[in-house]
Amino acid sequence: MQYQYQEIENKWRKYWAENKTFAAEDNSVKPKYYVLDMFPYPSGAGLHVGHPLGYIASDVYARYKRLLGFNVLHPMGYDSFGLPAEQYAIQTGQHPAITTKMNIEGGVDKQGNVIPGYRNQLDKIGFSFDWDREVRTSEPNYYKWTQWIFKQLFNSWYNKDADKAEKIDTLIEQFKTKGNAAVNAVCDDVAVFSATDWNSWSEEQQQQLLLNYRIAYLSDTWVNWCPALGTVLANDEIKDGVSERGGHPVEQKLMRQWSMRITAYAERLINGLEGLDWTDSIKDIQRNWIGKSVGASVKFAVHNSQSSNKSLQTENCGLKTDFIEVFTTRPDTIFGVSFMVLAPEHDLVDVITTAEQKSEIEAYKKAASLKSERDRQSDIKNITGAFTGAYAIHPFTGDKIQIWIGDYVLATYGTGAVMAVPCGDQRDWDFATHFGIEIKNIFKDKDISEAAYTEKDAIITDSDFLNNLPAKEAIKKAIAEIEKRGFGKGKTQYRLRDAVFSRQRYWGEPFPVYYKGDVPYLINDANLPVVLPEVDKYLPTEDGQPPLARAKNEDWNVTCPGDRMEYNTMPGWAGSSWYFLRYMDDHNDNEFVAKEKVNYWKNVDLYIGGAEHATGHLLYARFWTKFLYDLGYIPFDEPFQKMINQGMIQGNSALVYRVMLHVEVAFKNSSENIIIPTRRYCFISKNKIESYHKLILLIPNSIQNEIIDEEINKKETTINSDYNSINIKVDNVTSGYADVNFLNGNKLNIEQFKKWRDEFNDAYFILEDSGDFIVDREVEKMSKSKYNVQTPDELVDKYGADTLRCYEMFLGPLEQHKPWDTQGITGVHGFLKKLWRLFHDDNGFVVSDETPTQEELKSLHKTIKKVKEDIERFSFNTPVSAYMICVNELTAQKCNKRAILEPLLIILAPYAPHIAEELWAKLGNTESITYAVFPKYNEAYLVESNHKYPVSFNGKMRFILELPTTLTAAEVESEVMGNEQTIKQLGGQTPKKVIVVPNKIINFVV
RNA sequence: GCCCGAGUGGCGGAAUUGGUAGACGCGCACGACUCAAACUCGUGUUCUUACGAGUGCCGGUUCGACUCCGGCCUCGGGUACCA
Repeated sequence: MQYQYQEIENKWRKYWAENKTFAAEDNSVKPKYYVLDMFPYPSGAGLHVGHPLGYIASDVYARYKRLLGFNVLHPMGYDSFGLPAEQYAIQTGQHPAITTKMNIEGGVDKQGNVIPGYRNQLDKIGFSFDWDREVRTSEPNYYKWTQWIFKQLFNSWYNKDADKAEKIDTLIEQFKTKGNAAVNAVCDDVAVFSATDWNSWSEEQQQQLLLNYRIAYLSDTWVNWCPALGTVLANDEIKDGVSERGGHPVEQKLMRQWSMRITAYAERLINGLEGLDWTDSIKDIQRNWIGKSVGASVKFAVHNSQSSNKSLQTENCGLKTDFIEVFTTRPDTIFGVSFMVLAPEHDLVDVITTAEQKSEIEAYKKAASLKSERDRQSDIKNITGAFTGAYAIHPFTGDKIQIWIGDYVLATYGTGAVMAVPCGDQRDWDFATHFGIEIKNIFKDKDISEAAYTEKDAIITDSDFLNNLPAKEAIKKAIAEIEKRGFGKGKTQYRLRDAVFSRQRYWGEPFPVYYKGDVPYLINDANLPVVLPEVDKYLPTEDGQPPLARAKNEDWNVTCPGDRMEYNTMPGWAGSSWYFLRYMDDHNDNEFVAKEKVNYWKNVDLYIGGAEHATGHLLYARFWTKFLYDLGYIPFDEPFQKMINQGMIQGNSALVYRVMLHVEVAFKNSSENIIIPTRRYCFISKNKIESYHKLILLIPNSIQNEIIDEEINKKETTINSDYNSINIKVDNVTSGYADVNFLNGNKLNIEQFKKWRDEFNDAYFILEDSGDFIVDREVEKMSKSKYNVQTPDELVDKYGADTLRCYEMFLGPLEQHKPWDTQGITGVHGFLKKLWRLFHDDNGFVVSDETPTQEELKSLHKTIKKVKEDIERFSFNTPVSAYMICVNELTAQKCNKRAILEPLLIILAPYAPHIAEELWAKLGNTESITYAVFPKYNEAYLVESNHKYPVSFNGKMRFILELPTTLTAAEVESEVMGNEQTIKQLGGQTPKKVIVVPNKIINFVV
């Protein structure tokens, strides 16, 4: 009886859907387990075999946990706002909601392309998702709550004393009664004001001031503007100076934008990593991205400078003058400071530059401003700068030190100014050397004539009170002294910037915001969601406003209480920063998630997805989680406890070698020669390419004759004349792609290939001696343009979902990148057929109730043990071989006993659920195997009476000696010493030492 | 440059705490079944004629190293004047 996988799989898919087999229980006494896949964006291209890799692994784990008695939450949904749908909408005029829906549910698009639909593709693979909990970020009932969370962020500030976010009301209360002097907040630079000041201000002034404190705030910031996409981009959306999507250039632009004060959470985002079970690599990426530096901020007075600009002046050490504030991680080297460098954009540059240096500085500033961010980065070796003519006063020595500007100092980091210590910093050393500035050496016995000494292990010298201290102690002492004398303090600096939160695009969440003048106000909760209005075009307006500016006030579903609605939309990461919470309670109309549900489900136990979200989604989701925790809405402050990053499945492209033949056949009729030129492709099989490569101009006569015959035959029917001559010119050998779906192994199906393109129709093929056409292979990214895309659908049709699931797992460790190769899939399919045959003979189902043998029990129990241990350490590939070994052994033992096969089905069910359900039912079970009990392995069955000792000489195994496991080390030694193979190996020598590890190994040292 | 990760047969990979390197599968070869092919089943398959050698390279620790330590090479990922 044959294994009819299609029939079986359709049957159980239907059963699971009808019975809601995978519905998670909200009020369960069972322990919970939350398994989540990273939120997919439903693209029109659909799934290729790389996408489900992580889903299969998480599904295996979810099913395994159910067998252990856990109440498992395993949901799926769509991150359905995004650029591709919008770009498509711009091209076709079709509303992105329509195309998005089609991408999920399938259909035929405007151009007549069949869209398979994500959901249909996912369903075919037999995932145990609880589909009743599906969410889509672009649905108003979902983004209502994204808007609600935005409102909480707007209505909050970060209290550094409590080290958490608080409601803005607590801040306003303080302003009203005490002003801001005592407020310790993460905020923009705000001048000190009193309660009287505050109370005297207008509503508008108060609102503008509060924006400096809000966690979601509006400000004029330098943003990454991408003209091609018509929107700003966050730092994590830019790779190598161009946009991650599309690779368009990005420029800096000052714009009024929404931002998120994620910097308030910098320290907690670093510290929180420690408790997470993530790879070190992702943790490192996040740590580096946040970029914590510990040091001191120090103020250097500018000599003889009292600018008219009061805001630049500060009072310090009794001096009222202009100060340059710098941040340094090496305050221990302060006596090595021999000059200072400001970024060209620094506010003080114009103030302090002397008349005689003015023109040089102006020229330098201009040159620097013309350089793009990218040029500045790529031009590192070229040292540039200019002297301002001004001097700073060294706070300890009182020495006058030159103030320079240079574009190696970044305006956006720290204070935009550095104290230059050329002996201890390579860039400062390079700068000083280039411009001939003095280099002081403050390191004992270190040579700095060739380069700076950047290690932190030197002893400090020539540094007054820091002399003879090692760097670490000197840093502490220097900070203490700087603080004591009042010109600076210990400080921690982060590289992380606040995240720009608005996008000038249509297909995203509208902000629940309206404006009165320039002041933003929130739409009431009762009026949420603010629904995305219809617009005539998805493009910016003529005067450069975002597409939503095309909607008139009355086009919105809410009445605008002010002058206008917000025209920006939220970025892609808004909806994905909290979606894991919504799955717990996706139908709730009153709350984003009910307290009792989030208290039960808590955070995600296992999160599987790509590593490419390290600095985006994974950082933002952690930020929002911490924020919601601070406000008491959720009981945990990390969203994803354990994460596995699956590797990319690469395509295995098929390359065909080809030359173009220019064939000119001349025909002669009574009066003239008619030359019919044609072009024909000649494809050359892989192993023939070497011989033809050299003979490029000498296509063998036999082939020429064949072509001539073919051409004559063709032409004779159309031209009434005689063949005269033929001339064939041959181009160089090139390679092109063949669609991998035309292959059987590496053999090309020539008929399919010929039909693929009209111009291949009359192509000539040079075959292997065997008569096959063999393609060359190349591993590269899986993509449509390389014709190496393999969809799961085709494989499910050909081998079944169980085979695909097992095979994707069998390919190798989940985390590793690996090329896709369908050749191996037959082996896995064969294994399932073999399993089927354990239960069936030619006449049908045959399972016996006989008592199993020791050998059969051993095969089963070692498999139970291995599978359990492997799944628990997330080694998803190795259980598949364990199943294969078990089935191979049981086949050899001709075992068809229920007592063995029934538990085997349970442990196999996470990987091959359809066949497991079918055989489980055939054994007489009436309930789904999903909630069966994972069998316990019994150590007793695994005990051996004999051990096969490998006998090694100097660590090299030479023969195997089987001895009872009960022997002591001494008994083993005497046994092995008397063995004739030992005597032969020793050849008369006396071993120096014999090592016996009972039931492991024997090793002779000779 | 700096920070991570990885290098094992023709290929994907296995070896969980240092203890038989190459499990399992593919591919390949041979054989059986068949008029034949496909399917299926069986046998073999790291290299070497052998002695032996062998987990990127060099060295170390150990009775014993794919596994631990030091130095290097190659590939992949991150980051890039971050003071």
